[in-house]
Amino acid sequence: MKYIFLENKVIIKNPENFSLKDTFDCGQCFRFNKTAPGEYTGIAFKKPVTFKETKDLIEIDNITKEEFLNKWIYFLDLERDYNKIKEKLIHDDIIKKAMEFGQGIRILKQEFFECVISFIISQQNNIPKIKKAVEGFCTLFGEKIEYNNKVYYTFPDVEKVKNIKKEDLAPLKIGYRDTYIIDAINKISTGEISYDELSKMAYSEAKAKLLTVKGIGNKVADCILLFSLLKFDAFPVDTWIKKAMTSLYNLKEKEIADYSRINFGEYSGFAQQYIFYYIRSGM
DNA sequence: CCCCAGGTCGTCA
DNA sequence: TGACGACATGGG
Repeated sequence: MKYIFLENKVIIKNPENFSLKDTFDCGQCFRFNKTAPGEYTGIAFKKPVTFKETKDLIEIDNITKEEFLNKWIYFLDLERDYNKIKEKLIHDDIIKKAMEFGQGIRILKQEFFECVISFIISQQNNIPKIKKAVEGFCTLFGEKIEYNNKVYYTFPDVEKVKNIKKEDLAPLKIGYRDTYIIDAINKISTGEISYDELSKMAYSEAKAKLLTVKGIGNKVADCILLFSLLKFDAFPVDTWIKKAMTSLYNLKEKEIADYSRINFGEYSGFAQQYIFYYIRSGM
């Protein structure tokens, strides 16, 4: 892929294995939304950004060359060779079809604190409500930013919310998850859980650490490990993946973890996201 | 009033 | 370890 840098704008020429729809609609992130045909808008790194896709290019608006090279290129996982991943993952027709369906998925490297809070909220919840609650969290505690005559709110730093109480979360209507979020904020703000530490650990060690947070269980931990720490041996198993693996692969629930580890190995996270997106589409 | 949603916790065997 | 109900909230 080739990058062209303009005034507050970046153009990606001939994007390969990268499409806006697949990447932003595959369910991995909650703050990027379709705003027009071929256009998605969202916030990361405290900046609202608009992506526009046409035949042979993707344009990113409100972004400098430095921001792109220092942050967004990693956020979008643009430097990874997805052709190689897809070659490694083809051992059956199911994953093959799933990869064709979601050919433009890139696994986003999401900001750690945001990822933790978002996926704690996501448990036993549905996607519209998750998005609403995450936006509400930002509206309550983030910074207001205007962009294209619209108002956006950043995802707050942990410092900004380290003293909040669960009553402060009441407007979000997230029920029992409030105490989970408070515990996560406490452990992250004190440094007991830190991105830098986790990123140096192997998958299982980092997972054990994340599981010490109340409200982070097996599945949420795997989502954080995959979508923020890029630990690709993670294979988050939720209701959709259970549905896919039992119906498409004829597995019992208990067999899913072993199956992914043995068959998808270090590419499990990619496989999971292709399968998740595929089964959710109705196929 | 039922069931479900990108699950997790506490409890009991 | 493993099964199982409870847990907030809102929508179908």
